[in-house]
Amino acid sequence: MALDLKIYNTLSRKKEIFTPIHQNHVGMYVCGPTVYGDPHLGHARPAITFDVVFRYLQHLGLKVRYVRNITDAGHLVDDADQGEDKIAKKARLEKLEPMEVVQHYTIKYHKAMEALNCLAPSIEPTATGHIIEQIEMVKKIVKNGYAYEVDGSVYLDVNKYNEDFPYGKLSGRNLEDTLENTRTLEGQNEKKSPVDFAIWKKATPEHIMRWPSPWSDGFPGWHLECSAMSSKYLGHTFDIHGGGMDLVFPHHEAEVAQSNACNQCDPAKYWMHNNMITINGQKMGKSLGNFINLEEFFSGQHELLEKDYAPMTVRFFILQAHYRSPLDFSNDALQAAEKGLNKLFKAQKTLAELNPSKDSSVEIKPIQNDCYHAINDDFNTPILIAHLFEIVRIVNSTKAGDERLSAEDIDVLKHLFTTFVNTILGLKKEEEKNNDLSKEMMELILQIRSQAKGNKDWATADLIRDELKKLNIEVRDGAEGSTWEINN
RNA sequence: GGUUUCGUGGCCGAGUGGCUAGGCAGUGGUCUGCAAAACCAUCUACAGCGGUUCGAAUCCGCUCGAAACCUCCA
Repeated sequence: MALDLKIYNTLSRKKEIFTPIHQNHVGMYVCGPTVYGDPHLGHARPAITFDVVFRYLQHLGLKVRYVRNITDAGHLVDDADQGEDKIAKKARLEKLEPMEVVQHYTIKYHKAMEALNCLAPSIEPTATGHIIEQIEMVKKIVKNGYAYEVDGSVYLDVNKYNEDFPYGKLSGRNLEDTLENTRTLEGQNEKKSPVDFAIWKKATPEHIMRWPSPWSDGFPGWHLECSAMSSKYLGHTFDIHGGGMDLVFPHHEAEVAQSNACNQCDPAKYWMHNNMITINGQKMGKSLGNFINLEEFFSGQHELLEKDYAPMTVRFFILQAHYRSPLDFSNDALQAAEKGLNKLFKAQKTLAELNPSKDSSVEIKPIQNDCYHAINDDFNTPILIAHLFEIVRIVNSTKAGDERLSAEDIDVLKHLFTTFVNTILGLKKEEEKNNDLSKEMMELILQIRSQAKGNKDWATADLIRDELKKLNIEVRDGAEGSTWEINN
């Protein structure tokens, strides 16, 4: 099956034509959140990026199995010398009832994703639900001779592995450089080499989350869950592996090593990595303490936020940048996105009410091709959006009488809008809250105003308009009477 | 220090050898009782210095600046 879709593959550092391994089927694995904190803007980016990938592949008629994990084990490491801040307290609470914390933040994550209109993945496996699979994988890697046990912990022997497989091919490192630049950390003297990484770790007495294994009561290594779960649900080699750029090394590099050490093949054919969201030019992240929760965005309750931003504004803001470019947060940018999105939605409404002409004064076909060309070029959503604004201009010009559109072309544009804006980009207009009664009341008010206008009673007409404006209801006088709209 | 990436107009953000990206903001106009919206027109650019080329924001080199990774992180 020949697709026109090109995807930038981190493995080759090039755009490649996308060809599914199995005809008409696509397996996609994306690294999900570690559920020990509120979902923030940084989580929104990969979720939205790969949501668009998921949506577009489905639009192309492919059957996609989209797996996104929930990491609920492996992050309970002690940090020495922590102060009595909220985060430290929260960490202590996690230790008391880890699954309670997991449940709490998993629900919050799901709620935020739903608000952002991200489709649920096909499968959402958890690390704790796949301990057996992970132990089996460790066994196999040990049996294949690429791992060794020291005092109940099992480490992947990177030097041994590197004799048979190139270690570092995903992140573009070679082993010598990595060796030179790996910092020596406390508690790593068990390892043969600093580049080795744990695939099973013996639990210290205070470590609550632990499982029995042939080596010790312990827990799986940080990188193993993704390898175990992706191969279980998608096979030894699947089509697309996604995640944030910060995961390329060591996380994804380790996954490549684990898969090869276990199954003698790479886990994925195409590796896609989204760039980071920055705040004042710096990565937005938990460790830096400069992140803004999604809930805070939606409510406007954060010192850095000038106002609240609707989930769709956040989504559009993210889609206006290419997923491989860094994106800097600012109120100005968010507000620009908000206005732009509004314009897009307004045009969609205008399009639905357009009066067709006998023929069209503009050609529609090229725009349709441009839209597909943009999304096919490594999911270039900013270019796609630029083309959609070209349609906005045509629609508004037609409404203003400067262009003409045939009924047929109007239908094409309607379909184009629905396909790209709603289905592929996943942008949906917030439900209008007003009910039939308030609609009828509005009609009545506008009727009275229209009468006042007929009598040239501008004072009354303006009073009605100004007072409604205070209620965030905007009245616009057009050639064919007045329209109204609720602004949020 | 090593690896990688990047520096675009007032702001955000595409493009990557010759052709207007787009959004937001600004200015002038059309429309309107006045507005708003919309439309038309229009102003601010490719970090700096060299080189390659008929031609460079785009390729190469250097300088300056920034970021990510190298340690859990989307």
